[in-house]
Amino acid sequence: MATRTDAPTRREQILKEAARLFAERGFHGVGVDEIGAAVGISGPGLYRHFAGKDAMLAELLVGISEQLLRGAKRRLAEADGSSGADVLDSLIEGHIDFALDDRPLITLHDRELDRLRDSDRKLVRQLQRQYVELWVEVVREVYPALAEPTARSAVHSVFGLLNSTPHLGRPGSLPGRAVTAELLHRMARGAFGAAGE
Amino acid sequence: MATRTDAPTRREQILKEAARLFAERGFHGVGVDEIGAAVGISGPGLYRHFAGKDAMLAELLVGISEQLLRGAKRRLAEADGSSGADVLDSLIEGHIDFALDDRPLITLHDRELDRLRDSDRKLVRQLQRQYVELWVEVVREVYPALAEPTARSAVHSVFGLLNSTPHLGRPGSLPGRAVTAELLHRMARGAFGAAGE
DNA sequence: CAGGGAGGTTAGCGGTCGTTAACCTGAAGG
DNA sequence: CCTTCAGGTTAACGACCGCTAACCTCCCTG
Repeated sequence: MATRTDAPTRREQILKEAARLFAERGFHGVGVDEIGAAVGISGPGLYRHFAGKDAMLAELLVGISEQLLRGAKRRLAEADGSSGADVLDSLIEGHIDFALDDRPLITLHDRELDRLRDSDRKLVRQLQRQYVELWVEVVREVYPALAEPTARSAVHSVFGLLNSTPHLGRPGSLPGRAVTAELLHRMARGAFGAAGE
Repeated sequence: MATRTDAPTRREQILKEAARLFAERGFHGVGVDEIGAAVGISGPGLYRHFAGKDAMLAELLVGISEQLLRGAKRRLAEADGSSGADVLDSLIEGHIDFALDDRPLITLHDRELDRLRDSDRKLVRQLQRQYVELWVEVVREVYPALAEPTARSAVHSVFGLLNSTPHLGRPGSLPGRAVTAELLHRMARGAFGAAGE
């Protein structure tokens, strides 16, 4: 898969702006006219690209969940043979990249899940669960003392830590992306270590 | 201040149910009729107790912020003379109690702030900021190597970790409140330690 | 150069929601 | 016993919102 160099399609523009607006004001707090205005067209014009407002949210949430899971699986495959600790580091790094680069999506991911149609919600939940279980396995390999429910709680808590990036102030006020990423990484490792000792 | 033993007032019932519903489906996703139904009256009946739907959210968010800050100040005063590490432990313990006992409020706290009137939002932001700064001071006392912006980021991240309780499954599926509290506490300390080393 | 589809537009419908108005009722107090 | 008032009720209004209908306008293509 080649790196994208083409201009973003209209669909992609819409999804990006919708994600930003949903994250800022909540799904029900944003009107289709606003989403349209954000990409320079009017509300009903969106229906040339999406079946409805719900469909935009569904595509966003399914997309995030798939992307996270795919990335984690890839890292797991690439790091095959490495130590468990290295694999865990790789997972943490991937999640941090996502949290820092797609902050609106991180916000949506755990906030608007209940606004989905039943089938979509089930799909997203399943993808999320797979992602969590993948982490749980790696964590338990590194910290064998952890029982499975404890490991799962620890994983959810570290997600909470890593997903705190939207609260760290506007992107400009951060001490620099690399520094922030490194801080989050150290803290995540420290949290797991304290859980598993 | 005596411990409450009286039955909850109607106002308190309403606030509690509104908090639960807002946390479940978002402020815009809940109608006044639903809130009324949750306490056994009909929608417009709520207006005998609150000026409007906004007023309920405002009272909830201001109340949480005040409660958090008041509790932290009390713990700081009570632990005067103790080591910094003990004070930090006390702060962590207080936040965990809140996160475990008032999960809907934790959810609202960082999710629906933007739905407030300007003046209310400023008030809540100010209270939140005071709470954070109080933590930052204690954290920097325990970990002097931490620069202030780094310490603030670390505090926000630990809040993310502690506030992950709503994602840990329904109250019944947790490994037990005390066990969960202890796990969260250890992880928070571990995260701060890793940030400040 | 016809024509057809992609991608817009505005007008408007139907439903929902917050809020108000008008009315009712039961219990407390003089 | 009459009044008052807290705390309800139902009806209805006005605004908003998601979505559809109907129409327009390029641009590509045979």
